[in-house]
Amino acid sequence: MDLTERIARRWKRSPEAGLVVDWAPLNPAVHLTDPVGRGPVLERLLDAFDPVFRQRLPDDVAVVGPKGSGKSALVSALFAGLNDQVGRDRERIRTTTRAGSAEGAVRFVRVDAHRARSEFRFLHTLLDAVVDESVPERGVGTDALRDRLTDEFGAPTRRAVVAVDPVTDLEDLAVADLREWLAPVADAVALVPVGREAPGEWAGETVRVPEYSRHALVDILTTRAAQALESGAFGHDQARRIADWAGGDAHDALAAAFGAADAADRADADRVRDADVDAGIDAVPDPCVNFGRVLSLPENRRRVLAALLELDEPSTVREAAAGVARTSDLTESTVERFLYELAEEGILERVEASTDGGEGRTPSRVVARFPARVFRRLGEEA
DNA sequence: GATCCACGGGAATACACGGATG
DNA sequence: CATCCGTGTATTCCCGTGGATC
Repeated sequence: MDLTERIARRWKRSPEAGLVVDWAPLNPAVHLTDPVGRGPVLERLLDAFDPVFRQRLPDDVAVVGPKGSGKSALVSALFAGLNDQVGRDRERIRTTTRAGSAEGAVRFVRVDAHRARSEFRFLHTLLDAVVDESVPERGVGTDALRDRLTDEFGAPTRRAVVAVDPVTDLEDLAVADLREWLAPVADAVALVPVGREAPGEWAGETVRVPEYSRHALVDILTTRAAQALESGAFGHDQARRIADWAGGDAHDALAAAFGAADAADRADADRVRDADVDAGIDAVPDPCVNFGRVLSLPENRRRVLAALLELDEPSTVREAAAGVARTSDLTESTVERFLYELAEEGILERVEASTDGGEGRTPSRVVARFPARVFRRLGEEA
């Protein structure tokens, strides 16, 4: 957010607009363009990517760090910045050479692994990021995409650094798959897997992103809260309280702060009170899945989750499915399957339902493993 | 006509429990 | 007593169909 925007925002704000000016800065899935206090790691990454500044492709490098340490934020910001610089460079070349080819320029692409689980999807996102024209989503086979990709990275020296975020060993999207998918263009692409730990047999370099210090976390919270809320609405003590609770996890801390603001706003308070902080913290499950993962779910799954949150404590999966199906155009059996799938992905968790002596296998019920207040509020705002 | 994918249905498998069996 | 079996559910897995797009 630049200065003009900030001023405009204040200017058009009505006197009784309420506590919250803009939810986005407190959204744990939103990354600021300029990460706070990450100088050393950024330098390490820039070192790794250094060949780019000499028109060469860097080596593969894994970016690893604990949950909520800002890996994604870092990579997003860095890639945006690099593309900006290198892109400007490319423009300059384009205008000075008649051919107008992107000779030598290296592109930085970040692929959201959640949205790119199949080879087709992966190649599609990659291609889409690299070429100007739109890439067909249907009616064209994976083979065709592969050929197209090979062409793009063929004759002229087009090259790219591709970050895939997140890559976990446990996930079905393994580095082996990525390598296979990238095989046709292996010479023109550097792979940057982002995850908690380096992939199984990772031979390349690894850059570790350390957990945020308590101090840094307080900084982040106050900075973001200042952008999101009326001035003075969020106290320093409250930021400290949330930071202590979150233990270095920026994602969970922001989710809690968001929840606190939500609670205060719903109560028509003119500032966040301690009770709101409690409510905010309470609404973040432990463990809590990355909110970005929830956002990147297909629309219909998100609708199911939204409907699920509105239900009154359904005591079994089946009951929950029935309840959701009533407010949806999906069949009960489909909803039920979705619920199981979401539980399998860790977005919901199945817990044993109270056994009331029924026959057969004992049922389970599902509980949210994502920050419900954030999800609900953003659903309302949308 | 070809392609990818979401739906939806349903088959296959896993599990819990009580009762029968060796 | 340990094991197996039958029954009723829960859960997982698979695949045909059809929509949307090229």
